[in-house]
Amino acid sequence: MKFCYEYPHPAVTTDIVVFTIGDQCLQALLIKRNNEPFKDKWALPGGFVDIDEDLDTGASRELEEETNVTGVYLEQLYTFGQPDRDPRERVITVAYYALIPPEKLTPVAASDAAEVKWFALDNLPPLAFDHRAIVDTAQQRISAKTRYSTIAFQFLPERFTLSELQGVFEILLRENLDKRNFRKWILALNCVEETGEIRRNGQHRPAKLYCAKNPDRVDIIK
Amino acid sequence: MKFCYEYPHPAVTTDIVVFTIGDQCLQALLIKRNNEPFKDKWALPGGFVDIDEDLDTGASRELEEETNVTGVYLEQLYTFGQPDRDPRERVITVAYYALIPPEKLTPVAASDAAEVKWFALDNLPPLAFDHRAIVDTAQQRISAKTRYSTIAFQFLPERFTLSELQGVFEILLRENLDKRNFRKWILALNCVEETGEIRRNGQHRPAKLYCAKNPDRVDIIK
DNA sequence: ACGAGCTAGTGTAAATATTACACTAAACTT
DNA sequence: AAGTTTAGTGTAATATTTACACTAGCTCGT
Repeated sequence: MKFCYEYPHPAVTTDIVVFTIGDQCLQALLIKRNNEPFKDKWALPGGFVDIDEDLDTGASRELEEETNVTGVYLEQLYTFGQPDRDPRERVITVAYYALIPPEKLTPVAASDAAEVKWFALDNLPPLAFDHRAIVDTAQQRISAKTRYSTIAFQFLPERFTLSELQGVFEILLRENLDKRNFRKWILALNCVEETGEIRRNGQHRPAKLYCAKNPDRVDIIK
Repeated sequence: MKFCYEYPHPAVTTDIVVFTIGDQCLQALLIKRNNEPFKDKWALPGGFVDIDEDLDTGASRELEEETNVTGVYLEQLYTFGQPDRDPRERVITVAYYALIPPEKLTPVAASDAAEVKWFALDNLPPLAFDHRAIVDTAQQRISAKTRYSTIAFQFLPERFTLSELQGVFEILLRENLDKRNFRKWILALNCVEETGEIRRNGQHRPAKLYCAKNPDRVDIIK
C-alpha cells in the first residue's frame, strides 16, 4: 500500500534525550542502531510519528517501546529539520527531552534485543545523524532551566535528603554550592516538605527525608 | 505528478507570529485567508516547507512572500502537531516568531492582494486553525525573554532614546518602571552606547540617541 | 565504652543588589 | 518671561546574596 500526495511530504519523527543522574554525573540514554544508515552507531531513542497521533503521545510511545521508560517528565525541546540530516529521505525531528530519577534506571532490559545504555554526557560516543547537536541543545536547556525552575526535582525519587537535592543541583549547574545557603534557599522556596522519616545510611548521623510539594509539576521559581 | 511513500506522511508548515510595537501596545501581523478552510478568517503568515529547504529558511521565505518583511529577528518557537488541527490533512506546524521595529511596518502593501493587518494582542479577532494558541505561546515566550535577554532591542530602530527603550520594556512586561532605576540598570548592562546625536522632538529638552552594541544579537542578561 | 571517622544540620555578619523617591535642564509655545 | 513638556540625574533604605565554622548523631574498631 502506498500513500500519495500532490506535493512531497517529509517524514516526521520524535527523538528523545533521556537524562538521568548516575555516577555523580549527568547521563543520557542511547540505543545502538541495528539497521542502516548508521548501523552499529549509538543514537537517541525515537521514531516516526503516527499519522493520527499527537507529537507528545508519539514521543512517550517511542520512549516506552524502545526503552521501557514510562511516566516521566517529558518536554518538547526543539525541531531539527536540516534537509540532509537523514540520508534516506527528508526527515524532520521534533526533539523531546525526558528526565528520570536514577532508581527507575532499569530500562535496559526492555526492547527487542537492541543494546540500550547510559552514557555520561562528557563521554559520549560518536552519534548517528545530528543527534549530537540534539543532545547538546537538550543539555543547555536543562542547565538553563535548573536556574529558574524546579526541574532538578525530576531527577530524584519521591523521598530524598537535602544533600541529595543539593548534589543534583551541583551536577546540573557544574558548580559547588554552599550547604547552609542552599538549604536556606530551598526551604524559602517552599517547595519541599519534611516527611517525618529519616534515612539511616552509612556510619553517620541519619538525614531527614523530604518530598516535593508538587512532584509532577515543574514550576518557575525566583 | 504524485509523491508516494510506504507510510503516511504529514504535511509540515511554518507559521510565523510577527510582533511589533505600535500604538503603545504589542501587535501581531495577520493575514485574511482567501481560501477554504477558514476562508475570510484571520490567520498567521506561513506555509508549507519546501522539501529541500531548512525550517528557518522556509519561515523567512514565507514571511517575505506573504508580508514583504525581511531581515528581522526570527526564532523557532514550538511545534504544534495535534492530529486534527487542519481539517484537510495531518499538518504539523513548526511555529516561529519574528520581531520587527515599528518603522519597518510597511509590509501591508505587499502580497498578492491578500489583506494584511496589525492587530493589538489584547484585541485579536478569531483566528483560523489553532493559531490563537500559537500566538499565546509566542506572547508568553516574548514576555519571559524580556526579563532575561536583550530581546526588547529588536523592537527598536538602530537609534533610539532611553525613554523609548523603557517604553518597550514597559509594554512587554506590562508594568511601569522607574525612570532612574531603569537607566541605571540598562547602562550597567553595558549593551548600549551613546551615538553623540540628539533628537529634537516636541517642545521639550531633546533626548540623546543611543544604539545597541550588538544589534543583531539577543544576549542573555543578568 | 570510648574515640575516630563520617555526613547531617545550623546562624550571623558583610557585601551586594534592588527599590523608592523629587528636583533641575533644555527645548518650544504663547 | 512664564508655562508646558519630556530629558536627565543621586542618595538612602531595604532586601537579597554571599562567606564562613562548629555541633549532632550515627557506626565501627579497639
